[in-house]
Parts: sequence; C-alpha cells; structure tokens
Amino acid sequence: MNYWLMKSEPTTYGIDNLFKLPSRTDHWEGVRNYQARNFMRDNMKLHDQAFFYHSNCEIPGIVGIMEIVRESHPDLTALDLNSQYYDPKSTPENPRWAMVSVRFLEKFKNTISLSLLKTCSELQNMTLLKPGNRLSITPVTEKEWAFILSLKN
DNA sequence: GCCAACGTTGGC
DNA sequence: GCCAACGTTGGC
Repeated sequence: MNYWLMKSEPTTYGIDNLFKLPSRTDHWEGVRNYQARNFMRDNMKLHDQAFFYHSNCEIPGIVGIMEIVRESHPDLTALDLNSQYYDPKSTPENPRWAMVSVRFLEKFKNTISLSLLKTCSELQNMTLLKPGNRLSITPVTEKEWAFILSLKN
C-alpha cells in the first residue's frame, strides 16, 4: 500500500465538504499539473491512503485521512465549458486530465500544522517540505506516515 | 497582499 | 530547443 498527501484550499474544498457528503466519497477533480496527475494516474492504487492537507489558509497543515476508492479515470470537468477547470486541450478522445475517487476516513481533532511538521527531524526528507515544492499531490513514505500519525492528539 | 519558486506558453 | 514572459501556488 502507498501513502500520499493531497492538498486543497479549504475555501474551495475542505475536508468538511467531503465529510458532509452522504457517501463521504468524491472525485479529486481539478488537478492541472502533470506531475500531480501522473501520481494519480500511474501510482495511486485502490485502498492507498492519503492525508488531506489544507493549503493557503490560516493554519496550513494535515487535517485528516482519506482512502482511494477508485483508481484513475478521466477528469471530465476538463471538458465542461462551464467548469473553472475547463481545458480546451482536453478532448473526449484524449481526456488529458485524470482523477481518482476518495473516501473520508478520519478528521483529526487538531490540525497537524505545517509549522509543526517543519520542526520534525524525522520528516526532513519529506517531499512536502522540500524547498520550493508546490505539488498538490506528493508521495509519503510509510515511516513518514506512521510518524505523522503519532503527532495526532 | 506580497513575492519567491516553479510551471507553461509560444515566438524565434 | 531555447528562453522570456506570463500565470499559478501557497506560505507568510
């Protein structure tokens, strides 16, 4: 099983949006970065788990856990003229953008903040913390995953 | 709101 | 294929 970290801006789509759905399941739509797409398309497998990360907000950090419940399939918002994620270069024959489906597993009582993560020597090689990293989807090692879970309270 | 870092676009 | 211009991300 692989582990991941997936960013979203809570003003656009936060963990509560996912939690409130009856199925607690949704598509991770709108990724428009090739490296992030490739992680979803090529490496994310059924039952992988992912941290839900809130970015560009008051306390950036990890707020909970999701499970991958459907592997890569075309992101049709790229074909939707009315979508903010519309991409004229995507076509039904060649959809270009992909997404996975995720299911809510857990919301942490407290956000595990980016500023806390940065202080942990155990995480000094974590992709999220690499200088200049802006990728919205990054891999998490099993050790990093377990360590971060130990920070929960 | 600022701005550094990075990605993408498109002329040449 | 180079690279300048531009757009986006996201912490602060």
